Amino acid sequence: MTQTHNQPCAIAQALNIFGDNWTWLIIREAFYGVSRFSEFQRNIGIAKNLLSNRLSTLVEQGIFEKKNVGENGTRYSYHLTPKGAALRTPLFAILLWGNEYISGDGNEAVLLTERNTGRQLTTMSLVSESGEPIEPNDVRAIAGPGANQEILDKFENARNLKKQK
Amino acid sequence: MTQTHNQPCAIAQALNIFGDNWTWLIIREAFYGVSRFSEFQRNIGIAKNLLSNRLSTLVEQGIFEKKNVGENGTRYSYHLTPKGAALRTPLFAILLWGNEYISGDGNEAVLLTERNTGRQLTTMSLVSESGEPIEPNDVRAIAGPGANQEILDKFENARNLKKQK
DNA sequence: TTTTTTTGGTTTAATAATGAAACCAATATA
DNA sequence: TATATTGGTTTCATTATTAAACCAAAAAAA
Repeated sequence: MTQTHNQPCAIAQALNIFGDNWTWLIIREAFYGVSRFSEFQRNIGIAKNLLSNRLSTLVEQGIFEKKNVGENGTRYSYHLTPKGAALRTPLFAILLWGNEYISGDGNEAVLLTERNTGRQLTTMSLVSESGEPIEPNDVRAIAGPGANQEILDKFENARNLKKQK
Repeated sequence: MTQTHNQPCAIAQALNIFGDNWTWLIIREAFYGVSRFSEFQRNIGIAKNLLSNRLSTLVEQGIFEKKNVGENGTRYSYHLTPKGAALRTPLFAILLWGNEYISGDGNEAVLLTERNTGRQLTTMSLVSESGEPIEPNDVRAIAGPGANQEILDKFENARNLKKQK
């Protein structure tokens, strides 16, 4: 990666990990059950040195766990940690968006379904503590405890803009 | 972008648009109400030539709409289209993941809250047609109508692996 | 047991992308 | 009328990516 973001915003931080052309595909393959270097490489067509780099940083970041398999040799497996498995949500969100706005209805390469009923799942939503879906319009982003001055200003500013309207 | 993915999977397709260090930050700023070139540039610290490139492709992709503002001059605004606004879901999913696994509880720079109650929102979920949240374990990815042989094989293979267990 | 193949990389060299700075024309603002 | 701002483009040095060659250890095949 060519420049690292040092904003405290979690999006910027996440981009330091995922802000490239390959990492999400590696994660995707992991969800499909891929765990070996050569399998990742074949399935996504990434150059070996890049895959090597990416996997190292993903291991560093605690997203993959690297294990020795096969006695005490040079064979390894890469598995998602809980932190990595939690990427299921953003990954699915991207998939659903792409299905709707890029592939289009009837052209989706991969669908999400409910296991029991087999029904297709097409929407994702924030849910309240009591388990109710929240409409996008009912969601507000606010500065959190880790905000810096820039973020505080930004939300202050956003509030003022709304007031004026 | 250095290589475009030509897999039919929506994740790969989406990476052709978002698979870089900056694009999600541009989208983020748009959600915060930013619409002008110079504002994007200041807020995220991106080089002007890169911002120019990125905005062009986002306009091409139908994610931003570019409008003339200020009589008939060289002043423009960039606003999210419905396709762009729908990126709210993946963006929030990434934010929540980052808040939980990078920032950590009590260090979040930006929080999502329910507008009426002010309560913090920390989880996102697939919802069924009837509006009920679906547990991750109850979700299954399957090949869709737009799948190619590679994807068909992959899911066939995943099914066989499960059978063996 | 020997040979061949697979695995999981590293190294190298060419090409492409990025980043920072300089530049610029049209328009707003003072 | 003079100055500043906007929304870029151009240039050039630095960094990242790609493809290919190479390699040692281990596994599989002969």
